[in-house]
Amino acid sequence: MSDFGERVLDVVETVPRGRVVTYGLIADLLGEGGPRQVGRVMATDGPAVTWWRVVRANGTLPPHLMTDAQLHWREERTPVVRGHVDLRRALWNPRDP
DNA sequence: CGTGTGACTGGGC
DNA sequence: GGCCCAGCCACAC
Repeated sequence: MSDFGERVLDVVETVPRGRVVTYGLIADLLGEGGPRQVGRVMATDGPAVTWWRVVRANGTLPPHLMTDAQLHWREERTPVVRGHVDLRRALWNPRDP
């Protein structure tokens, strides 16, 4: 696993229950790579972490993940509107807390 | 070394 | 909301 990959997973681990971050936000926070590199990390190592707390800029995930993700979102009381995460309420900025 | 690909994004219509 | 497109960059052929 690359150092970049470990830093991505570290950020994911800091996201609280019921909140989410976007691919682009993680890339900005790390100041390296980009959304696609973050996506590549999630594709290979996502299953090892709370992957459903990382979503696209519009609150969705690729189709094959939506079903499982929605179960987790419901269990965590993550703000969801019409099947996708309501980013205006659920987005968590790691710099804020 | 060129090309295609993908858990992406922002802009334009 | 949708579709298209350029930009993105590591990786596999």
